[in-house]
Amino acid sequence: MSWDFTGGRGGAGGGRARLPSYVPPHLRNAPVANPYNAAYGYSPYSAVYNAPGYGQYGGGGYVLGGQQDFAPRGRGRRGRGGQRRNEYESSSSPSFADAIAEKFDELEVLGEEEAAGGGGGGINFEAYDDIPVKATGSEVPPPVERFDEIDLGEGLMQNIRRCKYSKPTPVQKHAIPIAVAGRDLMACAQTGSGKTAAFCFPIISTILKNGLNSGPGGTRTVAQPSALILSPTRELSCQIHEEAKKFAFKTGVRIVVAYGGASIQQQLYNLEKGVDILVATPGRLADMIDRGRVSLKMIKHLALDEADRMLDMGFEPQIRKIVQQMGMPPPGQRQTMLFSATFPDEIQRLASDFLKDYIFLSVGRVGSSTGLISQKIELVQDMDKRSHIMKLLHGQKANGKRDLTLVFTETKKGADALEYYLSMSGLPAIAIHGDKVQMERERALRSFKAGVTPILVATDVASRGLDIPNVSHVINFDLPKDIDDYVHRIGRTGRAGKSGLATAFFSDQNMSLAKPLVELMKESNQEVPPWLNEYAKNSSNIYSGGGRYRRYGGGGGGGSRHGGYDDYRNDYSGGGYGGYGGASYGGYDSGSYYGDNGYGGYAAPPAWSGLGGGGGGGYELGTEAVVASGWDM
DNA sequence: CTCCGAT
Repeated sequence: MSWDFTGGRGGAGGGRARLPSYVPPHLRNAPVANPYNAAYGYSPYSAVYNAPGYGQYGGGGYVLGGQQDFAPRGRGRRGRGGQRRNEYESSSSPSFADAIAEKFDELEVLGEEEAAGGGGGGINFEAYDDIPVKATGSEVPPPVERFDEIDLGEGLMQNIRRCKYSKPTPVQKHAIPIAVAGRDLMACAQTGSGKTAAFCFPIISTILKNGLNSGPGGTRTVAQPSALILSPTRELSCQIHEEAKKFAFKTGVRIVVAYGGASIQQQLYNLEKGVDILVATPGRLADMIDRGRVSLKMIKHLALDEADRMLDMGFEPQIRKIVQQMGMPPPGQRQTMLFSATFPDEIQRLASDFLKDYIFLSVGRVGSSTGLISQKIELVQDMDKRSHIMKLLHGQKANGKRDLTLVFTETKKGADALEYYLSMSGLPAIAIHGDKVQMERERALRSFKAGVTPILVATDVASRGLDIPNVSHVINFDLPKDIDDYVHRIGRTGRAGKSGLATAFFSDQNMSLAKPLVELMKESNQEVPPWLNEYAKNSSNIYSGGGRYRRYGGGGGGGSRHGGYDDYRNDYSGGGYGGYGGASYGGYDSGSYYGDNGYGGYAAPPAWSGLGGGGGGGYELGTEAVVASGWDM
C-alpha cells in the first residue's frame, strides 16, 4: 500500500509512520505545514554505511576505446538476456494523436539541428568512433550498433525513423540494452550526446509492452504515472517533455510535464487526462503529491537527469523524500536510471541508495579527443571585466545572427547588472535567472535562441542540460567555484559536432579553481597559459578547499581520472575513505585485480586508478590514452 | 550573502 492520502495517520502505512500525512489545502497555513524542510532530517551517509555488501558485483564490465569491436567472450557469455518478445499493440486515442501530430510537425521543423537525438542531419558521426566507453557492474548487457537490434516496438521504431535517428549515439548503444533489460543504471554522459533518448526509448518501449495506463478513471482521479523523470530546472523539464513527446508520437503513451512558475491548474488538468510518463521538477511534484493529485505507487521507472545536481547539497533532501518517502516502490521493484555529465564519488555514494545492482556507464563526449571546444583563460580582475567583455563582444559583432554568445555570471544580481550594462552599450543582451518569473525566463530563452538577442547573460540556471543550437561562444564572466560547473557551462557550446569557444575571466577570486582547471585543460589538450600553471602549482596546497564535492586523490596527478568519472565501487585510490571502504564493500570485488589488498587507506598508484574496469571479469579494449582522454571534456 | 527548486 502506498501513501495514504485520505485515511488517518499511522495505520495504513504499516511501518511508514514517518510519512507526512496529507494536509488538505485549506489547512495548510497551520504551523504544521512544510513537512519538507524539517522533521525528516537526514544524515546522508548513514544509509550508505548500512548498505549490504556488494557481493553481486564484479562479474562483468568492459571498457571500450577506439573501435567498436566487442570482446567476443563478453558477448558469448552473456547472450541477450532480458529481451522480451512479447507482442503488443500500440493503442492510441485519435484526439490525442491528432493533438500531438500538430506538435510533432512543429517540432520536426524546429528539431532539424537537434544534437540530442544523434542521427539527425549535420551530426558528425565520425567523431563518435573514438569515444571511450566504459561499463562496470555485474552481467552488463552488450551494446548494440543499430536501433533495430532491440525490439523496441513498432510505434517507437517509426518515431525513431521520423526523428531521422539513423544510428544510435554511443550512450544510446550502451544504455538502451541495459535499460531494456530492466537494469538500474548510473550513466555519465553529457547532454547533447543523446541522453534523453537513451532513457526515454526503454521507458516508452516497456510501457507499450506492459500496457498503457487506463485513462481517467472515476470522477476524482489520482494520477498514477508508471514513469517519473526528474530534472533540476523548469526549462530542462520542458525540453525533456518536448523531446519525449516526439518519441511517443501516436503510440498512445501519455507524457505530462509539471513544473513551478506556471499554472498548476492546467498541469493538473493534463494529468487528469491520464499520464504514463511524468516529467517534473521536484518542488512542483511534491506539491502535487501533497495535494493528493499524484501518486507514485505505480512507478516502474525513475530517471534523474543531471543527477549530480539533483543530489547536491541543496536538492538532495527533496529528492530523497520524493524517492524514498512518498510512496514510490523501493529499488528492485522499480527501475532507476541516473544520468549526468559529471559524477563525483560523493554523489555516486549518495545515489547508490536509490539503485540496486546497477551498471555504471561512462561515455565520452562527442569530439572529446578532437577538442571541439577550445578553452581560453584570461587573467582579468573583477574591476576590468566589463571593459574586457566589451572588447570581446565588439570583436565578434560582425558575426551572423545565428552565432550566439552565452555569458555566465555568479549571481542573479550580477546577471541583471551585466545585461543592463551591455544593453546600454548598444549590445543586444538579455538575462535569465531564477529571480525572473517563468514567462520572462522563457521569453529570454526564446529571444536568445532566435537570435533576436544573441547575447544571453545567465546564472547557472542555464548551465546544465539545455540544448541551444548555435552557441558558438561561452564566456565565464565569473568563473564558478566548482570545476564540474565549469564543465557543464562550457558544454553549452561545441554541440552537434560544431566547434565552440569558451573564454573565462580568471581573477584573484578564482585561485582555488586554478589546479582543477589546469588538470581539465591538459586532459582536453588545451594550451594552458603559463601564469595559470604557476597559480596551479602554488595553490595546490593552500587552496585545497573549494568545490562542493571535490574529488579526492588530488595528489595523484589524476591523469585518467578527471572529466570522466569512474565507478566509485572500483575506486580504491581514495585514501580519504579508509574507514568507510573496508566494511561496506564486503565481498564486492572477489576476484578483482586488486583482490587481496585491504582497501582501508590503500592507495593505488595513480596509473591504476580509473582503469581496471569492473572488478573480476572486467576487460578493456583500446589504449590507455583514449580511456584517459577526458570524458565530457 | 550562489544557484536552483512550491505556494
